[in-house]
Amino acid sequence: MAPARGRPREFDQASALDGALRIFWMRGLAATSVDDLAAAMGLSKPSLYNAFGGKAEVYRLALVEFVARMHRDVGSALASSSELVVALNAFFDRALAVYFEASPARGCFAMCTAAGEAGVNEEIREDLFRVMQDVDGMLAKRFALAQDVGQLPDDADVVLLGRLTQGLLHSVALRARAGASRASLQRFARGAVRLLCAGA
Amino acid sequence: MAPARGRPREFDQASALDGALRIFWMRGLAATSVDDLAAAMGLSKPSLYNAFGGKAEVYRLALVEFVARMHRDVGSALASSSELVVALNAFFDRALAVYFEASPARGCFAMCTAAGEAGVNEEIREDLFRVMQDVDGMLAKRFALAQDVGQLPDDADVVLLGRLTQGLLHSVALRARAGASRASLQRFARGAVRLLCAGA
DNA sequence: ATTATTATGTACTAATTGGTACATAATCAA
DNA sequence: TTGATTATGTACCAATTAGTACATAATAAT
Repeated sequence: MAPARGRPREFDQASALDGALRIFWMRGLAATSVDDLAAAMGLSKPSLYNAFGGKAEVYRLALVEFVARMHRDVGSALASSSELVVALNAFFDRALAVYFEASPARGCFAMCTAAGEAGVNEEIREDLFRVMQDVDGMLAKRFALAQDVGQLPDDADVVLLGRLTQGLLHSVALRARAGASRASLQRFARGAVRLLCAGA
Repeated sequence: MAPARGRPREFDQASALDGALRIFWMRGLAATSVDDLAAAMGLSKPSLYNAFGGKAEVYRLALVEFVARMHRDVGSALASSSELVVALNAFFDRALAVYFEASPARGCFAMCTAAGEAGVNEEIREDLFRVMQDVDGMLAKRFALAQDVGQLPDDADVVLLGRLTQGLLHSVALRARAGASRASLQRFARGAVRLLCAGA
């Protein structure tokens, strides 16, 4: 590692980012002041600027953190069963658990807060685009695997199925933040997964 | 009508709301200052407060305006053909035209900006929820119509199909704002519609 | 020990923010 | 004409905002 020159940092990077994620997830980037952000991260404003550069930079790091966490969680759910339907149901169960972690439900951090910022912040727009590509790829791979094992017709369009599945995830994320009940969204996901796995 | 007491308003309500919608669509509620909003609406700040109450109230009115406009547009697209596939394709074509109206593409005003605000503004959250219910209903009705005409199996779940179709719309809206190309989203929609109309 | 380097805390600033007081203007009702 | 009512524009305010200067503290290298 780096030998750590100068005075060492007194705050914990991980928990600071976690605090940033928490406040940004609720309020979004624009509605969060630097003062509130620093407080939520447990550090002073000068430390924030020194260590991260500014509010927008912290936001993007929080997004990276969220995506990494999500990728780990739902990725392992996708691999939790060789049966496509079971794996997809686990995938959505895991996502729902995250979306309903707090009250009121916050939905998906990326889709519900970054989409708004994407209107004025090009970097966040590109971040968001890459996240979607990543998820599309992950899901297409899972569908391709199912196809290899004969759980899907050979002429099924696994890329399209992947995109549609992420579409379902987008919808669940938005509906959760809009106040839909967790039960109704689980039913929605279950029904949709059934259709996706049946449809060629 | 009301006989119009007192000094008449000098601004046009419709064009003022249109200006508000334009700036909110790009920047969202939190990132738009009252000064910028008033300028975009073509009226002074005191007039804004007098006529509308405040920034959040204007935002909610802009949302109502957007939804009404959208409902008219995509609603007529849904009724444009007795053939389900054709009607749904027209539905998404119309939505895409709106999402890509400006550059960079703004996606759906409701989904891309109101979802973020829904984290802190309960009224907007409820507005958003009602919008989704409305669209779910509109689409379920269209699927039920197709079912009546024998274009869908009798045991097809038209409510689920409606929700899934709105889910597809959510995804297209978010992806447009994230920078996906219009062509790729049209292909996505076409492929998904094909699956939706085939799947029982 | 001294120095270079990096982090922290206090305290500040200049700019922007949301919101309003007040004088004035334009209409309707009498 | 007079008065009630509603809209407008100027100008302002108090509070919040983003961002930083500066003194100090804690480490590593010398």
